[in-house]
Amino acid sequence: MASSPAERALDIGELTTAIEDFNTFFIRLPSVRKFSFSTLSVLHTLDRKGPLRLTDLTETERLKQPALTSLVARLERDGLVSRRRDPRDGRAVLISLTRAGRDIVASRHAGRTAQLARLAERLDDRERGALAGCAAVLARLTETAAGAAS
Amino acid sequence: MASSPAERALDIGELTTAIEDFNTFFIRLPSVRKFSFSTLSVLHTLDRKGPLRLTDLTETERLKQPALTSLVARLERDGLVSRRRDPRDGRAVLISLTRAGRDIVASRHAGRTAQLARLAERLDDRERGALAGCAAVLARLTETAAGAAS
DNA sequence: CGGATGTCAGTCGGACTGATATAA
DNA sequence: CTTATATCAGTCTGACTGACATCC
Repeated sequence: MASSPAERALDIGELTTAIEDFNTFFIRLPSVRKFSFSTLSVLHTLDRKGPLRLTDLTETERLKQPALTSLVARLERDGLVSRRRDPRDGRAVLISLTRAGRDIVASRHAGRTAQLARLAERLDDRERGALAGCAAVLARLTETAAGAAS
Repeated sequence: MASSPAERALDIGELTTAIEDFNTFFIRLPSVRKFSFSTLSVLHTLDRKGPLRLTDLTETERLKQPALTSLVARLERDGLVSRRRDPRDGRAVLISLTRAGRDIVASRHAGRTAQLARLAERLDDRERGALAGCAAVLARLTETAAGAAS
């Protein structure tokens, strides 16, 4: 059982450090155009969670309503999102990604994937096996976190 | 072989997505004091890589020299870093974390660890085993990335 | 002198607080 | 009327470019 996934004890502090350090290069992909952290985060959120209202974004992003109003206005001006009134609530606005907005998220995803693929080439089979398990368990953690938040 | 770590094929795109989504909650820990992304990144870098010069920081951070001059000045004013001339090079300045600076990094690390520990409680043994393997392999990837950068 | 390191000056985007219009 | 949603107005932090002082 030398390759059992339980061969190492789970040290959460060590895992936290590993992810923190991993993120120092994973996050900082050179953007082709110069988008701010806030901008990219909003685009990512819209890509994953579909059309959202401004108030929905104030919960996931760390920005207040006025900042989102102006950020979304800039994104709309640049053709990355579209806005329409919520048919169910005349006060609210539904914001969605346009094709161009989705392309930016997809392109950054592709960049990260390429970067990871290049790095993964240097791992041995056993390490690649462990990495394959990571995706599923990280997704489970994310799911759990989302459930706990509500 | 149901618990073999190689039971799933390694899908890099899926892994990238998993990490991207995981980071949406992992990164955005509520800061006690309101530190910017740049500030926290500089503190983290100094914590990991010891005393550095401003030019070293321009390579790891995504800021230009003048922005770092003023950021470091603010950090020094707030007692989070200290500056001294490089004895080997009269032009350069060596920046190190103070005790208070290290405490902030440690406290955020502790917060993330607590958050992950709480989430990991809800996993089953098999998932926790996979998670234990993640730390080592992510650390290997980081190491590989650092080597490739030079 | 030429190249590297850091700082100063001036400008500007982008986030905050507080106040306001409109719809539920 | 009160609450929720979004926006407007004004202020201020913090990053950029360009110029500059200092040391190798």
